[in-house]
Amino acid sequence: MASSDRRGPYICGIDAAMDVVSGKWKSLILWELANYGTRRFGELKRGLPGVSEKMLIQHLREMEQDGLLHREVYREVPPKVEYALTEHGRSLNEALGPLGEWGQRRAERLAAEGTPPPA
Amino acid sequence: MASSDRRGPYICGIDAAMDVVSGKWKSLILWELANYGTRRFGELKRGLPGVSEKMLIQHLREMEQDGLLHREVYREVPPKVEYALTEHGRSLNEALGPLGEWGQRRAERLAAEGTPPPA
DNA sequence: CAGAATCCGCCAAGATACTG
DNA sequence: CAGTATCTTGGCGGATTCTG
Repeated sequence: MASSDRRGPYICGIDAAMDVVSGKWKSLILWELANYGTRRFGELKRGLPGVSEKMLIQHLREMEQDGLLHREVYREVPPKVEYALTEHGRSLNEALGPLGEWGQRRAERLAAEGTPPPA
Repeated sequence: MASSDRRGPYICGIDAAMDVVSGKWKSLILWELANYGTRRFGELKRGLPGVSEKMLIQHLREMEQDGLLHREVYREVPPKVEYALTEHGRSLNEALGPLGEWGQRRAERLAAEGTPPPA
């Protein structure tokens, strides 16, 4: 278990939701699955440049336990596992929509105001 | 500087926003200021049970730098500082609305399904 | 291909004490 | 009252190696 052992008493709805999306790659996983519908482990890894296999599987497991995504295992010779959002995952992604737009505007604002990424 | 030195290249809008709200108490500070309009340091501290002064001031400073809130200092005999959301802060709070509702439903669901907070 | 297991660095966050 | 300064630590996340 990593950060998933909170499920604590929540002050308000926000941190109940944050408890589920906090984690460096979770929102990106959500975004990836929402766009592509279904993705394999390797596809996700390639789609998230810089993620380690450990963090990817860890986040995937936590999100599965949280009922956000479904994990389908195909018992074939080359192992194959597919991940897809559940209804809960899709609803979370929709709830994240306005926040994404806000962040988008913010990013554009930062770029315009002369705070370009140093590298 | 703590977590504020990212402002990196963002993959999508979500993590641009997450970069600003991530931090154990930020969403709660936002919620507190949105509800009360204006709050003093001590009021915020009392409103956020368990927060340390260090983390509170640290988060407040970062949110101020991010243009989310305004800090008004009154040079009086007992020092007095008031915090209030800026237009950006309010818009962020609005963008957080749907996520808050989602988390609210999730919390109710958890409570109903028999995952009551242990403590 | 899709993980599991292990070791480790680093930084967010906690605790404590001091100050204008 | 509203911070600041310093020390410490828990655990998130990275890198590497091994397996079904």
